[in-house]
Amino acid sequence: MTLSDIDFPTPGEGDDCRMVREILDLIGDKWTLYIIATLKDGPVRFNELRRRIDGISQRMLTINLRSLERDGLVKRTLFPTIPPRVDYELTDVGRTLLAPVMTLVTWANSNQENIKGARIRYDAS
Amino acid sequence: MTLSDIDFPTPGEGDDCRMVREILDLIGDKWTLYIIATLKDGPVRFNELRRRIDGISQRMLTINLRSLERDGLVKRTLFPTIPPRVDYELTDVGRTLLAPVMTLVTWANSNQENIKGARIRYDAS
DNA sequence: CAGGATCCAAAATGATACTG
DNA sequence: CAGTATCATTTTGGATCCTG
Repeated sequence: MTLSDIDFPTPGEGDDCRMVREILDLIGDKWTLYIIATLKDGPVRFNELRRRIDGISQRMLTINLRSLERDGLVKRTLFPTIPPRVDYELTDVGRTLLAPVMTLVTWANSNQENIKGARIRYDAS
Repeated sequence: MTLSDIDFPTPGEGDDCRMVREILDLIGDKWTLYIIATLKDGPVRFNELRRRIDGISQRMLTINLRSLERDGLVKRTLFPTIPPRVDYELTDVGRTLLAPVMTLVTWANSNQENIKGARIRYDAS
């Protein structure tokens, strides 16, 4: 399979064509990848997620979790105790996203020196 | 290879750890993926790119091409004629990004109905 | 504990006009 | 043709305070 086989939809051509872009946006934001990575081994509670994802605000964690839940990638489980407890975990669909994301992360890891060098050369001229 | 093998760097831990995030940001913006996809078959001129990528503004095309050039993923070739002609094409490194991107796009394509349904169900409640 | 609500700063994008 | 410059708008993220 070559890249020529891919039908890259162009933006602004209707809902169907926007979907791929939307899904890529999903993982393109600042925190989603970290959330998915943090959930890879099983359920994690809200504040535990907050602690493990360094630098994320309560607000952004909530917003991103809601978005992932809406897209069916994360499942939210509320235990109506006092104080309340909420577990977040990847759904089966959410788990299938791990592999594609991994290939990108792997590429990023193996090309970072490359890119760092290119930037230095570019900035020098 | 499982996702557990991946070392997801956390943000705010220094330059090295930011790199993967930066590289993912690279393709996470609104247009870069379309630019890369449009360049997959060879050199394309500036205004031809603009025509092929529906909805992109001249400004954003320029900015994103500069960024890709700085990162060594795209090569810019100026022909000093009048009027000037500028060709853009993927570098060898840029071309290696096609495969990882493809796996994500493939995932997005095969899960869009899934996600669309999840959204409808979520919004209904 | 797990958030919702509000306000504000910053970043990304868009629109428009101009130029070698 | 291939940009640059400027301004306006939209989107995104962070800080802070409040609550069942």
